Amino acid sequence: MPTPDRTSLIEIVEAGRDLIESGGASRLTMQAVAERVGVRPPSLYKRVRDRDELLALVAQATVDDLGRRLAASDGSLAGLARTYRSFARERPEGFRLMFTVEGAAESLQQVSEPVLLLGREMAGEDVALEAARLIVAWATGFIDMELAGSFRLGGDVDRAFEFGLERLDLALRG
Amino acid sequence: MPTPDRTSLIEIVEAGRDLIESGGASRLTMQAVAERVGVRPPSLYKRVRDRDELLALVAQATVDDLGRRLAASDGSLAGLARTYRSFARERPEGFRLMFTVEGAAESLQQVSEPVLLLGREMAGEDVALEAARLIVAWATGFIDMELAGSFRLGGDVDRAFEFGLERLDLALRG
DNA sequence: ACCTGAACACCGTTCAAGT
DNA sequence: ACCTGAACACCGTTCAAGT
Repeated sequence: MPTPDRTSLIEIVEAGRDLIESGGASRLTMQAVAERVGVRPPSLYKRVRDRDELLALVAQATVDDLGRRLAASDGSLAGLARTYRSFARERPEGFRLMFTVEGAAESLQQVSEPVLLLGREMAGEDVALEAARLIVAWATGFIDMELAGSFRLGGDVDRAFEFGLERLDLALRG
Repeated sequence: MPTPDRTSLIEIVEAGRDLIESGGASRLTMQAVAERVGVRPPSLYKRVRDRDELLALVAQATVDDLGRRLAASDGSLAGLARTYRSFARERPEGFRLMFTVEGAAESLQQVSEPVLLLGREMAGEDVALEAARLIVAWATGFIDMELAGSFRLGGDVDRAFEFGLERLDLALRG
């Protein structure tokens, strides 16, 4: 005698995404997720193996979102970097999770294509990959530090971002 | 009737540092720390307010270590960056904690001085801060991604690091 | 086939009682 | 003044029993 489904994997992942943005990954408890989707905690284990897998799914969904955004940008250095930064500001906790969760690294690959294209265009075939890594490392580090509140010496953080864009443009076309 | 101290804050923080390196911050439980220092969990609360404070102290100790290392380097772009990277490889979990833990951001300030000096030397007074932020953002992002296993497109990661150093040198002296 | 209550192990934290 | 056992709240997870 089957029971009608009272929730779905999509709904569970969406609840997880909301929860982490409300105060970090520690807010994502199986109990809180269950309550949000209207089910008891044990029922979640019909859809996800455990909490770690749910965190990975949340990270994956965030990567997918980011990939769509980047693909829709104009593909320029400034365009990609600003898109990346504004995405991180929208979902700061999701952004962090992408680099934290075990197993999210693979899926980040799908995001790297537009940056790799840009690296080739700017610095040439030979060092396309190295150029892409310079760009991504800078942008990721900048945003991570910005979100963590690590820029403490005053100054204009937006100006520092634009400065980075200008100089990287110089450095890669050199 | 006083009881002789059976542990100390220093010993507790050191135990915490060991524990996180053995498998991430989740390994740092009050029970595991207590066991390591030879005391029962409730006793820890005589020295630290709660687990979060202990995590902050562990991050702080890591920042102090890093500050000493950077101060002992030659102060060049390559010297600072390589010191930073090798420190992160020695204590990957401590490195991550520096940017994760609430309240570790303030203490990172003490580390920024040598980079700020370098930024001024390379790019001039006017943009010293912006230059320092470009350097730190790149190095931090690169190392973070390296530790997280985010470089998945093959290629030589060491080569990408050296490429970044060369091009940043170009970009900042430009 | 999904859902639930009950149960278990584990963790952070408090507190009264010991020395 | 520090230490402890006992206790509580909370969490992840399992499982037998329900529909």
